[in-house]
Amino acid sequence: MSVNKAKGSRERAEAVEAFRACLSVRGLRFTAQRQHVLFEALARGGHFDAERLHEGLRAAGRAVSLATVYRTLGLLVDCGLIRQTPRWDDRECYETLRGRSHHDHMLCVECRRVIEFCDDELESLQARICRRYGFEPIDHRMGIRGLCRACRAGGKTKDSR
Amino acid sequence: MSVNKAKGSRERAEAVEAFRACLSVRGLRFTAQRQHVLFEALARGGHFDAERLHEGLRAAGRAVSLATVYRTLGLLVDCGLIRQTPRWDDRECYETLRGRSHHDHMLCVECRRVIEFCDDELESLQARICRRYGFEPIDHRMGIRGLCRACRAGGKTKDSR
DNA sequence: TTGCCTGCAAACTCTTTGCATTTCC
DNA sequence: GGAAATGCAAAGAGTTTGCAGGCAA
Repeated sequence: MSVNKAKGSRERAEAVEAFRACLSVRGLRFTAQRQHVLFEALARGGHFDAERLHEGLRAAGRAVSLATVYRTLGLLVDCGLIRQTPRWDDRECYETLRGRSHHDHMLCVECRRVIEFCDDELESLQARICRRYGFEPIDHRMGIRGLCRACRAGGKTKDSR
Repeated sequence: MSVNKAKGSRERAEAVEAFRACLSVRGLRFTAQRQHVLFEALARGGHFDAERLHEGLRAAGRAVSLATVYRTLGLLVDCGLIRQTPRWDDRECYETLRGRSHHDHMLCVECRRVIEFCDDELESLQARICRRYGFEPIDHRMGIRGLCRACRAGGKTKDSR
């Protein structure tokens, strides 16, 4: 736990630095609220949406208004610290990047869990497909919906939803 | 034009048949409004959203309320006549299927045009990735954002948005 | 002090729903 | 005749925005 904490601290420090730099270039300020949103996003690490992050902040006693959460998420995306993930549902979802390489997602329709995966072949295949169409890729999103291992084992005869 | 029209007629007839059958199995009715929505969806062929389809119907003098459009789109998805495409923006998008095999999308961030592509390697790669994770795929969505050939040629020094 | 930031609430967009009425079988 | 479908309008979700006051630089 203390090791993770130490690791988290360094990560946070780096993220703060990047965020602060990105903001300052634009003449924007690094405020307490923006830091709270950043930290909460990092703490979640994986995937989250605005509402969930907002609740997390509130629970941690670092309440930030929902409006500011939205505004800050936009800034974090612009600064490349988080990115939007594919939308399966009706809300915008985000994930932290913190230096992780590109990856894609599998969504279990049963337990709603998101499994991340990374595949080099997929990356090179994308490049090949784009070349074929004269298309210059900026980014891509691959999302696979289905049943995860646990849910397949748990509910064999499942056909609901 | 007359050839396309004839071809369109047969396609429509088949789609009507499929829709009618699917509805009847559920004890639902094939109404004029539902037919209008179906035809308008087929006429658009490619990608559309509820609002656009609604406008098209209105322009064609076959006005159907937006609520009914939404309700009918749900039915068409259930019946497998259309499907949702990846959401890049903030609204649900659909496309007709009419027997076309699975395919994926490239979205030009400049002209907002959608290019469809189909790649067998991608399909088999998905299967392989899923097997690796014990994941049972239902469907997938691959979306590539970038610049299409035309926009690359048109605005070489483009860096906006 | 200056002007960016925040919180609040209201506005906005897209989608769904309740209800009275109409339509189909 | 009775269930199902429609249109309307209102409600809902998620997200954005205007504004008055607050706060960092």
